[in-house]
Amino acid sequence: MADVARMAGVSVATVSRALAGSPLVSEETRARIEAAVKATGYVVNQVASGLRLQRSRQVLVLLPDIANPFFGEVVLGIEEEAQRLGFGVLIGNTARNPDREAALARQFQTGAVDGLVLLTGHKPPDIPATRLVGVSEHIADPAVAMVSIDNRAAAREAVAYLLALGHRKIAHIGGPAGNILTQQRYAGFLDAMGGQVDPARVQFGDYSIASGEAAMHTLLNTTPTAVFCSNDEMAIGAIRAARANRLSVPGDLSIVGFDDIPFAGAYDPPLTTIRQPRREMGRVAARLLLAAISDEDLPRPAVLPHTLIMRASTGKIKIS
Amino acid sequence: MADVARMAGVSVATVSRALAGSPLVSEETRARIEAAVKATGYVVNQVASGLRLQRSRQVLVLLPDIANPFFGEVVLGIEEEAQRLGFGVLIGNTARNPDREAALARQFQTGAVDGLVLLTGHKPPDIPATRLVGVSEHIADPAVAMVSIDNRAAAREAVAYLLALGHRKIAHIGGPAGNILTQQRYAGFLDAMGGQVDPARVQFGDYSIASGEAAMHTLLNTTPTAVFCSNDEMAIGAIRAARANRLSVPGDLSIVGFDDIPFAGAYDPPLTTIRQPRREMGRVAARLLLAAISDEDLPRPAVLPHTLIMRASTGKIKIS
DNA sequence: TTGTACGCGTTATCAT
DNA sequence: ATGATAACGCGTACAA
Repeated sequence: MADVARMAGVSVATVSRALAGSPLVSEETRARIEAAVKATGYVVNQVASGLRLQRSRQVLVLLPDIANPFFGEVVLGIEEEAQRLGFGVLIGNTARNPDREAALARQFQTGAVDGLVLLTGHKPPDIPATRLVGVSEHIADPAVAMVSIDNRAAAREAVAYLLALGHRKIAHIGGPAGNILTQQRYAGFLDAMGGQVDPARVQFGDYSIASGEAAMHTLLNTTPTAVFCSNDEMAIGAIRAARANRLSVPGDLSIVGFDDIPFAGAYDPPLTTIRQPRREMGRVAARLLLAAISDEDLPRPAVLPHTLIMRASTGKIKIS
Repeated sequence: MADVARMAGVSVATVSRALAGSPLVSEETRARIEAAVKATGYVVNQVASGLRLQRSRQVLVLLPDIANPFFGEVVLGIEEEAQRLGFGVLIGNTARNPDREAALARQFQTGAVDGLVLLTGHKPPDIPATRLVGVSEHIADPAVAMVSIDNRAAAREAVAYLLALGHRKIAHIGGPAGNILTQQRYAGFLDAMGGQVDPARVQFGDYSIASGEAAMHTLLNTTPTAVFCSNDEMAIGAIRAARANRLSVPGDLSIVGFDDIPFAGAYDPPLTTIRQPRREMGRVAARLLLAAISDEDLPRPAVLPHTLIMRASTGKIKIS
């Protein structure tokens, strides 16, 4: 900046003002400064600026698993809205590793970013809740603003659809037992079934294809005619297991997933599933967080609408 | 830091030294300082430290599309190695948008990160090549270190496999025409075919499932018995198009993909494809970049081995 | 409208 | 072994 100031024949203070768009700079001076900036290829040092201003105009999105196709669209929504409001978006992958989570949280504590979007379902310790917003998976601390769908109602709706198709022997594959999403979706399943569930018809996986496959192999002993899965990957695993046992989907077995990940519609058969408005969830999260960073108080319309997407992995029960 | 110094009864200089692990601090003083750190919950401000040291011990990974399942494992490899060497990893999604790319590149120019890993195939302007490493898709500037497989040889191998299965009417679905990966894989296809290719048997998509589907619908007019696709998504699209035309895969048509993304093995039929050693590519890239940042000169073992994964989307040609 | 000078939180140099 | 202080690059209060 000193170079630019020298070249334009002004002080660094004036350069700083010109670059910040202050009205306190004459048009002529501004033009000279801009020419000097172009000539030197100077760009403002955000680190120094951040140190001085105590804010970076950056937000950090914490992902538990960057390979999970659910998150991509959410991040796009966050970026859309952040860019509109003049903020940059960085992404950090915690890989569910506490050390990495701590290292990324430090980016906040240290002023490198102004706020955190949590897609991890987990609040890093020692961070003020006012600079946080959680998306999709609820954060234990109720002070953290949340953006999500009503997972319980969505699960209820998915299972009600299976009931409407005539299914009664409906099984469930949930995620890891401690997981809050697992609990909410399982609760919705129980709601729809009116509590009439054979415990043997409920299995829990870890949201992976392989775990869905394993769970389905076990469930097959209970001869279900339909299965509600807590995500699309496990639904795909369930279909693979059914096929391996010479059952056709949806002929012999109907399968419902959850999330409507990009591959859900392209699978064979295309998956019936619950769609979350992922992009909009990202947008709302960004709006909430940036408002909080600017110390505005905003209403919190945290619950967004889901949609049941009826595709070809479900069908009416066979008359037997 | 001033608080800690006061509480420990020392100067900030000593606190800084103690926290940096300098041997110039007595055990007793160090203990007092550590107690004060714990009591105050103090954490070092990386922004200020970065400003002073002119380095941040962070690298930034630039992704063209965060939703692309290819990148997840590469990022994990980068993180593994970076963490081992005491560096943090941030991720930026350019969404192929020049503005976003520029905003993220500024993170480098401004000292917020010490180096960039490019998965975009594109070098942001005004960045010294010595702090860059490209992965997978070649960067036009030859000064940028690269980590990739031999795409041409891999394509040649995939098509040779189809030839070995007896196929002769082999079509190709490539990516966007300008794309370097597209060109390399197409060249490998031509190599294997000995230049004997009906131009009507070559179509180009945009690496999406939908574009693969559209390309396949066109190719069907040329009655191919096998198709080599430039990525797995387009291969899945090709299978969908074949199915829509009552062709069985691999019965009537063999399909080969490229990349071995996580869903390739779970699709029905499981995809024959070329596997890139994605995690290892990430590790090597991190090693290269961090060596360059530390001004070490390292050999550049840029070309990593690929593997042809033979699954069920390919079969011997039917005797007709 | 512009310049001077201080402070943001560190770390390194120099002195003790 | 420790302390005082300058400097990293910027933004702003205050003076001019």
